[in-house]
Amino acid sequence: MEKNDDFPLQQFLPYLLNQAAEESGLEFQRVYKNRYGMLRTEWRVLFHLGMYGQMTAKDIGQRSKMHKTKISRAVQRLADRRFLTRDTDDKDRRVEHLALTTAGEAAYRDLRQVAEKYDAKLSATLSDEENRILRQALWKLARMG
Amino acid sequence: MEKNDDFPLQQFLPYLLNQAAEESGLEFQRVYKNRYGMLRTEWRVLFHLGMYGQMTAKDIGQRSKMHKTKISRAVQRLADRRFLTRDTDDKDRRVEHLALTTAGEAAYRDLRQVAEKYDAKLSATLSDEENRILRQALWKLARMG
DNA sequence: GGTTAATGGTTGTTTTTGTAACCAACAAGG
DNA sequence: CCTTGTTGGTTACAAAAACAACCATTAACC
Repeated sequence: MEKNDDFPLQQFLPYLLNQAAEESGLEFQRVYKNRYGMLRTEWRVLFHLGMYGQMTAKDIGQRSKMHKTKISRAVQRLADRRFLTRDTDDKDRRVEHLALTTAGEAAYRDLRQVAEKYDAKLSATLSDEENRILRQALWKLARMG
Repeated sequence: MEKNDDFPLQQFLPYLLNQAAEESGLEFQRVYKNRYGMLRTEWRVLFHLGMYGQMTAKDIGQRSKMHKTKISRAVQRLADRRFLTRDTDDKDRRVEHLALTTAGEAAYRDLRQVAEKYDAKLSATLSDEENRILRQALWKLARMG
């Protein structure tokens, strides 16, 4: 531990982003995990359905950019625990319409509230300018692909 | 897909951060994976040793906040492929001093260069202000724990 | 010195993820 | 209709991460 020929790993965006994402995700994770036994993919699916109402797995995929296998498995687990129902489309029997159950709605409202509070808490550690620019920059990076 | 009672998932920081991190990590990942068969944990260890010279696994853990089992396994794999050497401390035989081999140094320099270029590329999609504020805000978030 | 605790690191086992192959339903063209 | 190609979604298997228990060594304290 001596040389440090000064590559700023701390400034390398993918690294920094990962650290920030990991750190900032932890507290929220504890909630959806401990309170509902959910995985990251699962709260995301839950939120999509909670926000947009009935959707198909494909719709969720397009909005979230999650891979379809992740969605498939998240949907399965959520259905097993009765957080959502799957309803085969009449015209196209490949398609399933997903919708939250009452329990699913309740979990969504609860977690959404937690998310809002938590987001506010994170935002509070930053200035208004930082908040604005940060989100804007992240948004650009997120859809850089 | 109808209601959208307006929770801004797209603005929820942990979500946004994850998407940006995932997206921005992909291209660099392809390089260290295809070129050296490395995992995320492995390039990180490699970079720490490349930047700071000889370190112990514990040192790396403190700097990177990676869990010790991840480091242990990354070190093993890097040692297997002769990217680093492990040298037991004389005074405390629990401790191992890790250092890059010539091949490790070469891989480090190569990947570091890729990282720099890639970072520049990412930065180029953002304004100066965005770059500055983004990194500053991420840094704050990363060490919020 | 001997016992107990702490430390640096490793290993085993279980969860999650990634990748690709797969299936059933539908669509298009002849 | 029949063949070929797509599409929505699932499954099987390999790769990776998480968690906890574990070893060996050193430190602390009586």
